[in-house]
Amino acid sequence: MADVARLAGVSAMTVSRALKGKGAVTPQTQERILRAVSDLGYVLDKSAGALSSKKTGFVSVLIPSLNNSTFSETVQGITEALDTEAMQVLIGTTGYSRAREEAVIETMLQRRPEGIIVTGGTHTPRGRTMLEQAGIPVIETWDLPAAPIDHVVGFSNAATIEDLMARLMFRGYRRIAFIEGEHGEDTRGHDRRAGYERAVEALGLERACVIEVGRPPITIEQGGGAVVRLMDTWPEVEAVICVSDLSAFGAIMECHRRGWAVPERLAIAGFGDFEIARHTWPSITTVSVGSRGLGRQAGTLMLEAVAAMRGGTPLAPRRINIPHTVIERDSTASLPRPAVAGRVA
Amino acid sequence: MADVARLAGVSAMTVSRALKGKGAVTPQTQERILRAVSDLGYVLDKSAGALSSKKTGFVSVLIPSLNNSTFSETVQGITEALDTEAMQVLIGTTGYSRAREEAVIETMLQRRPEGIIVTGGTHTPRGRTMLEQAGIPVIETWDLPAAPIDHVVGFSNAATIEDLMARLMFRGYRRIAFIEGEHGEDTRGHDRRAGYERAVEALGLERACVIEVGRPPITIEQGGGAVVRLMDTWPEVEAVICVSDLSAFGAIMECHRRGWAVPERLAIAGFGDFEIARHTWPSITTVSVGSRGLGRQAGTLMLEAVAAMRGGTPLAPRRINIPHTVIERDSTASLPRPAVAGRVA
DNA sequence: CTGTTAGCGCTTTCAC
DNA sequence: GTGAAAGCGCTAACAG
Repeated sequence: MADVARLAGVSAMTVSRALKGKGAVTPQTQERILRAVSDLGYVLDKSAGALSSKKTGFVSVLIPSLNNSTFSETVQGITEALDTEAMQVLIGTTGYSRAREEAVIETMLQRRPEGIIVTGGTHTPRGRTMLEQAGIPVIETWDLPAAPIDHVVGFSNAATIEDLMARLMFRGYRRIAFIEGEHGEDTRGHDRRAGYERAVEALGLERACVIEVGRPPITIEQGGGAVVRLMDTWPEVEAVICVSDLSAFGAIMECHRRGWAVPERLAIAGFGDFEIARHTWPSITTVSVGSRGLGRQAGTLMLEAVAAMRGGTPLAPRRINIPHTVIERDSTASLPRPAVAGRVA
Repeated sequence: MADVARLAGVSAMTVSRALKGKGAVTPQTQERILRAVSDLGYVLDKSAGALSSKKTGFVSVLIPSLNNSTFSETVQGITEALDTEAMQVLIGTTGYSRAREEAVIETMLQRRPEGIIVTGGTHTPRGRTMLEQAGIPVIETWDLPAAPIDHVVGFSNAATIEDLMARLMFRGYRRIAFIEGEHGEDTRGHDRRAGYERAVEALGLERACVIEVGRPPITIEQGGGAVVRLMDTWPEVEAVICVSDLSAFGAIMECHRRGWAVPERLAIAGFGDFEIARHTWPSITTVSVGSRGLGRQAGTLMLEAVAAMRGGTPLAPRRINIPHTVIERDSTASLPRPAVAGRVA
């Protein structure tokens, strides 16, 4: 920067001001400086600037995985919101593991983000402490924790499945199963299952039929395997809810392969409203939480919180409840059919 | 850090050394310092460290989009490789636009990454210049540019489609179409089309039938729409290659909906070997470039290049050609069938 | 509108 | 093994 200043015949400070835009510099000086910059191929060092101004200009976002279109849609929503203020997003992935999350939180904090957005409301004690003491706005998403760290932009995973169950009942299904992953680490999956079990009870259904596959993320393939096990174990089942659209998709493809008509022989629903769900044949009934919009809201809130923080007054904790929508599609259509007993092959 | 030093009764320098591990400090001192650190809830500021050591400890990765499982797999591969040296990855998305790419390159460079990995080998002139003059290792991936900036870890998009065409011919298909996006900005899509056209000529096929949909990224839905247009325009077509597995998937689902048997009425192939391709019914023939492995190789190379750079000697430009594999699945199975003319509905 | 001075939090370098 | 001094590249704060 000193070089640029020399070439333009001004002080470094003026160069700094010119580069920030804001028009705090004479147009001619500005122009002279910009020419010097491009002649020298100079690129501003923002991290040095951050050190002195204490504004790093970025926010960290922690998600379980990149290979899951819902989370990347949330990230995209966040990015869209933050782009408007030239705030950058630093993505970290936790692989659905709380321990990994703790490690990633630490690494992130070492780079001094101005805010941090995490997925879910359950963390290791140390992870939670680090977040609390970081002195920056924290947003927990994709969940509605009872005791949030700071802000929340989320929804109740249990409630989404309860509503989905109610719709399935309404469509005439009574024997409804649930396919999920181990829920040691994945609280969101666990909550969905809790919602399922509550619904079974509340709606007076016969019994809860749960097929557990491996550790999250549950793959397409596991969805296919699970549906086979399901039909083996409880052949009388009429419908099944999968923890995510991906596993629902796998289940449907496996049904095609085996000649089990969907939804006639087995109705299948998913979760998340992935792009794929809309286009699969038959199209997949699912629950939408508007991942992208959720991200955008989180991003907007973060912008506000960061601005407040820079102004010296932290924003009071906010709790934004994102509404969910059950999207009924062909995979759970209620069809004219014989009595339940007759349908069991 | 000064606080920690005071509490532990040492100098800041010793704290710095203790925190770096390397055992350059007496075990007792080390322990005292670590306790002070945790008592104070102190978190090291790496960006300050970076300023003074000139090692920022991260690498930028530019990809067209997060919502595309192949690119995120590449990112995952890169991350896996870099994790071994505690190097972080900063992801930037360019939205398949060269202008966006230029902007993202600039923002990234302002944070002083120690290396940068970009997708594709075509950039704006200014973008290219910035990359050349950044003084850090650059890796171009997913392509095999004739005049690379620095290192390359890629493959020929044209060659992949040529090989796929050859396999389709071998399976008995002669009237083969191609579904792609506008290729104003997306050179990789363009190269694949070029490969298609070369193959049409080389294999002595009747004519090139190309359906163009909108701007990349091509969605599942567009794949469905395109296949309908295709059948309208050239009903005699026997097989079609889609620019990506996603559009191939959309095409297949649309065929199911319309009762067009795949592959009997129309064989369909994709590109990229997405997870979905393996599990769709019928499973989708595709070309694999091992996105994850490609990422891992790029990451490993970057590690080497960064180490060389830190050592003062830039690594001589390397060119790694990733082999591709045509994976033949059910969507292009060669089936006993009547003569070509008879198959056209 | 522009310049000067000081210092952000750490690590390099050189002594001890 | 540990410490002191200097400085990384920039911007805040104040002065002019």
